[in-house]
Amino acid sequence: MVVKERVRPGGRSARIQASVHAAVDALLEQMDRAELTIPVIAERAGVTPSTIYRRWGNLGELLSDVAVKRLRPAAEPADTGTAKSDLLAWAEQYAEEMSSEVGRAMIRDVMASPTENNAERCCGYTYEQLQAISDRAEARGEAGLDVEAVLDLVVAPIMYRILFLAPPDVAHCRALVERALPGQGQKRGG
Amino acid sequence: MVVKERVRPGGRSARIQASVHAAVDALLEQMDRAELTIPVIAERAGVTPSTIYRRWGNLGELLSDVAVKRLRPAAEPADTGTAKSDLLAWAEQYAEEMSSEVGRAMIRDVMASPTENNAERCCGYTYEQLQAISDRAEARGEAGLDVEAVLDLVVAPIMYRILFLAPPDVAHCRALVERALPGQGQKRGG
DNA sequence: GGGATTAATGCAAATTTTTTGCGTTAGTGG
DNA sequence: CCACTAACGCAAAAAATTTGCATTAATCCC
Repeated sequence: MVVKERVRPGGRSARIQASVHAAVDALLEQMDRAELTIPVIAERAGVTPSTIYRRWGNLGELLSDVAVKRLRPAAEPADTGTAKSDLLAWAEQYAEEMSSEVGRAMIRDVMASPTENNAERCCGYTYEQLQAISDRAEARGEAGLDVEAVLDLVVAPIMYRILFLAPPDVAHCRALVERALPGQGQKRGG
Repeated sequence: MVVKERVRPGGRSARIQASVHAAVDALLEQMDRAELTIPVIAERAGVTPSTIYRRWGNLGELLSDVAVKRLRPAAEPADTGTAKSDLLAWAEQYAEEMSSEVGRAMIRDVMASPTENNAERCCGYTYEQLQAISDRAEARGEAGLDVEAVLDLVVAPIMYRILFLAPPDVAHCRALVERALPGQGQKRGG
């Protein structure tokens, strides 16, 4: 079931993995995920179902893999001038992306697999993004971020509310950031 | 798929639902959840598989229902004297229960169903527990809790770390509570 | 490079799960 | 007590999953 660091990751395996992932991506835009099955994916990918069963085990593991791949951030966090405004911009975008139906579905998929550590990888991406904001702040001469604290104070509440309560609005994101970085970098470092 | 508030909730339906739930509870202690299937549950419950398929749709929905039922707190939060120590005791127990393998599995199950709002219900239980601590505090003459703030500052970080990072230890729970209720009710209200 | 080795795939049969049509049972309302 | 109908049981059909074996193609070693 371990897809990464396979024993024989050469050409064919990688090609099939890419083909299957692409098939899932394409099919998720055409049909409801309730009617997405492994035979359907296999046909679209030009692969035998048994190949998918042997490599991923079941649909959940496959969707988990696809989701964690899609959750990887494409770019660095936007540079808005200060650590606080960077964090605010990042948090707002993060909340919006994760609140969407596809976002929630991806989170569910990532967490669905008990064996894989996809959830940890997903959090790792977040950690890297926050670290990037912190590093950039220090390069400017600002104070860096306590990334662990930001996880607790900003990221965790956003995720919790999306999953268990209701998607946080922009005002709430702002309040979370304000609590994490009280009175810091207000328009111009006071 | 809507199990609650059915059109005809009388004797038989309730009996079958209880039987199926009991079967799932019993089987989860005997076998790994990977080998738990609807036909197995049906046989144990003395019911036809098609009945389960028609009422719950699939295994995920059924497990979600069972999990949210098991996640309902059995008792009031312990009364330890002050709101802060109550909250700390509650948070430690919550973290420990949810960190366990069965706890994590239940959370996954609850979140797995896209249609049901089991996750919201689960959070509702937490809200009630926190509200009970708050009410008791006010009855004592203490200040009550800002439950929303506690959700953000204590519950959300615990859940986030369990799901995406690593289970929080007792010290971290204490730090979260300290951040939520700074310098309040320290052994004797200063 | 070239051949031996073997992980990974394709194929098809066997198994298991899921769906579906229809008769029966048992709550529900009059 | 009777009519009505939601929910169930049963069995056949359809679909998905597993599994054994032959084939393909990376990887390793020379």
